[in-house]
Amino acid sequence: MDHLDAFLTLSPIEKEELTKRASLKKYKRRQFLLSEGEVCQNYAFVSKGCFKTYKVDEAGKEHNIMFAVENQWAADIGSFHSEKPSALYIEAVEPSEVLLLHKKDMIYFYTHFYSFNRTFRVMVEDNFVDLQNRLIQMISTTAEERYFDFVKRFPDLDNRLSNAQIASYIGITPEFLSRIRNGLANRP
Amino acid sequence: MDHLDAFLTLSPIEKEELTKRASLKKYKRRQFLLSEGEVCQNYAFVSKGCFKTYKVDEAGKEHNIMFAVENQWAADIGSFHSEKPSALYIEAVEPSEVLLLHKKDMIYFYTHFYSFNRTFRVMVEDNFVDLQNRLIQMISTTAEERYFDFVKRFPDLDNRLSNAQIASYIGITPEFLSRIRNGLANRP
DNA sequence: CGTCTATTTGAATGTACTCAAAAGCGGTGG
DNA sequence: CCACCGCTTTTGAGTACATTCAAATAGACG
Repeated sequence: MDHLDAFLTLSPIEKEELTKRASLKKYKRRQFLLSEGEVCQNYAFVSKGCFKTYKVDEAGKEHNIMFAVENQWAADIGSFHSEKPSALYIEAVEPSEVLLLHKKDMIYFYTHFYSFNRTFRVMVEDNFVDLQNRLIQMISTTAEERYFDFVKRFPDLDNRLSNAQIASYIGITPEFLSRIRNGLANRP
Repeated sequence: MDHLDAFLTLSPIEKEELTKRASLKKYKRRQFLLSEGEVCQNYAFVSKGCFKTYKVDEAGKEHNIMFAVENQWAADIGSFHSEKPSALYIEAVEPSEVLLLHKKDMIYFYTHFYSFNRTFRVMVEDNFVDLQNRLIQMISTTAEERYFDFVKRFPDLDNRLSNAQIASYIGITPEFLSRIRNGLANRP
């Protein structure tokens, strides 16, 4: 439970409550935390490993929307709050461990602890701003700029993820990412 | 104040309170509701006209993030909640009228009316989901698909906005939008 | 009617994609 | 220990989608 400290500042009582209610779960590589069509029932706090959230388009291609590593949250916020089926998949990229906070427990915490309320509201807002920036970046920059920005923002992920995962996140093909990495020297 | 009914379901008492606190303001075409660097202090409910929210990139180009017409809200949600300077502009595209709800009044309503709380939380979440879908669309579809989707989703806006505004929203040049509109027949 | 802005069209160019094949790399089993 | 399998990355050639810049045309408004 120590990992949560990195994210939430909790009193001993709050922490005890949280420990009682959250459930630890392990995921193998490729295992799903959420599949398209399901309603997202949990916020998952990643204590070990890495998850990717992605959408599969009509052509069957995967598009990574975000990654969640240690001390970050994974959830389909839209589906969670609206209680409508998700259009997204959340899948373990590595063997991982998460703390699952079920909706009913979230409501419990929301109503009992002000700090909890605020923490999660801020998280949604931050996510919102990130998304907005990413959209603008997608519109206004080249693949190369996006990749260099990715490396700058997530140096750890650059080593940790495959070419294909990163390419999907920045919206290009793995082949083209390979060329970018090799200095675009060998451009066709 | 009648316009608000379209969006919020309010009791007579709530409506009265809202009327007392919200301030009506008119904007000329090209006038700014918010400029880059300012902290967003208001949620603006558009009762007449249309606003565009956009970001100016390093190259000086404008990128429309969203439009807000009658019965919709305009605000930089990120800046409003974080109280940090905005990176966005919100500008009247037409002569417009809005109801301004200042942050302090929002807090008043949040604490006094449950429905208000919920309404705005849902709005942020809906905005979030829309953004997510737009990002995916931007990555996975062609300019032509995006334009046709835009027309389908906002048939009114297609007539109401200039080529350049729509092009900026779907992330292409006005010239290319013109070609799309004319059936791509006269492709270079 | 003239001026200003928005739209259309053309030609050349750039960015990124597709498809295909070759090379690299990590693990597993003989 | 190395040979082979499966997967990822690299490289090449051809192509598609969209851009830039420039010029021509069309609309809107005083």
